[in-house]
Amino acid sequence: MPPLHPPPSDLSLVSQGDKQNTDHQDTTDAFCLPPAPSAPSQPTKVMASRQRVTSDVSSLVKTITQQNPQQPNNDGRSFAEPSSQCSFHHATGDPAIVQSHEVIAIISSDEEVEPLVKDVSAKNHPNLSSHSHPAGPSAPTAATSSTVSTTPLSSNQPVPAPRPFPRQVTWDQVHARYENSTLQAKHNLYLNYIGQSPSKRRKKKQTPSYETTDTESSDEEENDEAPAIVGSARFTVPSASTLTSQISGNVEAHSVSLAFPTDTTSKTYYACQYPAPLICPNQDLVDICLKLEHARDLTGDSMNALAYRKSIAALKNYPVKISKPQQAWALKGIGKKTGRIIADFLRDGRVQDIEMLNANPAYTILERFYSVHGVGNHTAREWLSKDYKTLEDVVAHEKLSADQELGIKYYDDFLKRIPRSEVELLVEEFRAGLQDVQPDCEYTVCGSYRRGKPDSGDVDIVVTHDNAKVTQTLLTKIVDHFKDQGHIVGVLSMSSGPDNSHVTANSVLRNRNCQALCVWLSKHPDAAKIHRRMDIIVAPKMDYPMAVLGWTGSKYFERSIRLYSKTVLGIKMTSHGLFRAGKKLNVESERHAFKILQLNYLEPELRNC
DNA sequence: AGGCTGTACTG
DNA sequence: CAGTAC
DNA sequence: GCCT
DNA sequence: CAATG
DNA sequence: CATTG
Repeated sequence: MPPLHPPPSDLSLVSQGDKQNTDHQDTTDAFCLPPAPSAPSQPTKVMASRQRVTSDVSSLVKTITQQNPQQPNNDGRSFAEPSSQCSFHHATGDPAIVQSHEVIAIISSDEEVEPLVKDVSAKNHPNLSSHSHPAGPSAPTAATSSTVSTTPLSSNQPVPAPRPFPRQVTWDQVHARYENSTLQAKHNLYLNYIGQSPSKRRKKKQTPSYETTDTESSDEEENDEAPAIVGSARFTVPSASTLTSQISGNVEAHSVSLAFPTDTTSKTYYACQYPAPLICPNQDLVDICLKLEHARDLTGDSMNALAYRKSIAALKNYPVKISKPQQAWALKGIGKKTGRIIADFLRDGRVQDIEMLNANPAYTILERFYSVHGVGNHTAREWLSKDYKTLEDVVAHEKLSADQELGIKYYDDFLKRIPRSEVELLVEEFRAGLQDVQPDCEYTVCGSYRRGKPDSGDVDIVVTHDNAKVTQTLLTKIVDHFKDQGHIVGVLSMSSGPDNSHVTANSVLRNRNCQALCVWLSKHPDAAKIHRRMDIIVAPKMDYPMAVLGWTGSKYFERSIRLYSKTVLGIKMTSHGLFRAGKKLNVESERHAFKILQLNYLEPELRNC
């Protein structure tokens, strides 16, 4: 099972057949294309294969995950050894930010949760726990299939329970959080206090007094009141001067005091309601989930990836360091799987899932393909299934789309992060050129730069101008200008301009803002001679606030706030505006948008969920 | 069981 | 329309 | 994968 | 969550 | 009140 032998070759497009047998073979299968369960044949048609792909993958993933559990923990453990240095904490970089972000916790939760754990590990169902943890060294080999026999104590267990949980922390331990209701109640209290209400509890009634007070009637316009406020915490944000784009001009908070909306009856919570700092106290756990999320993206299981993203959001919203598994388990968005992974990590500092990924050559290859601009998980898996190992292989045999060509041409450059200082330098070049093209423009550097990241993968600039006529043609002018200047050396994709509209009369409504995804080369002497991704967006003045909000991210923040907007308020949110019943709402500013949405304003630096 | 953001460009 | 990107 |  | 046991 | 879909 370790890696090697099974190069993906055998399970190319055609080889579907019996996944059942093969699958248990190794996880690399998960990354390969389709063991099409049903229709084998025709590798020929691209299209045909495509359709099959998605469905197959999901099923594949499913089967794999199912069988995974069946494997006893031991073996996974053993082969994980090679990559002992389990590299979870990749460089978070930028100490400045790390240290500056500090959380003033409201409660010291540790003690309260404490005792519960000990009891659990010590006594509960010794058989399971014992066999799981220390087993690693002793039970290396592949006895896996015969799980039952190996562990005498648990022998009774397997029969009725079809799938024992594979990882180190046993299901019994998971259940432990439900024992000792006293402690649990305290913990819930704590969660309540900071706004993470512990789902369960009463479902109906429970009309807290505060709910009735202000709310409801005044829901429209002003009334910045979000739901009732029960608790609050303070996040100290990285120093304003450094993180705030001078250009965009706004923002200055050093320390933001945030009130958390806390309605214990509300069924869902949305990440957009809570501050999510760049670096959080549980960054190590976040990094683990990030890796898993990425892995799910590669296999095309986007909803799965989303779940991990939700876990990340939950962790980021949690203001104190997690030292006990039940702290994590109690969070919404962290369930069985993620909870166990976290428990594993807390217990012995490593996670089997991660180490399996790291040891999996297919994963590495897939990641290489996937990181080419224009190559998504679908194409990446297809290439992998064709046994390509390197980009050279791909170039030799595949015909690429225009943006993929560029993506490969600048592959190395695009992978390099852009430090803030260089972003500012590029933006200055842009500003100067923009001035020539069109004076009196306004613009904001969005993206991760605006959210305060120490470095960015690209530069996002949203431009506007008071005159709608101007914005209509501005993008083309800008791009042409910088092409002439030699700054833009390639265009990955670009809005077709204001023309189109060959369709019906509604053309007026359409085609609001335009985008150009470009390759930018700085001519500044100080700049590294690295090609950078620069996204230029032009929006009419009316849409500007929403465009800025929409292009600032993070990606999950956008998903969250749009979902919230839709399901809670019935408002459709896009980067062109807010729409209620098809009518566009007037939005004056970013803050105004938050207000309309009845959300506490979050500085861009706190939208890093 | 059903849902998970919403839009735009490319081929 | 599927795939990719933001 | 997780929540409702 | 709603529906079911 | 727990399990199920």
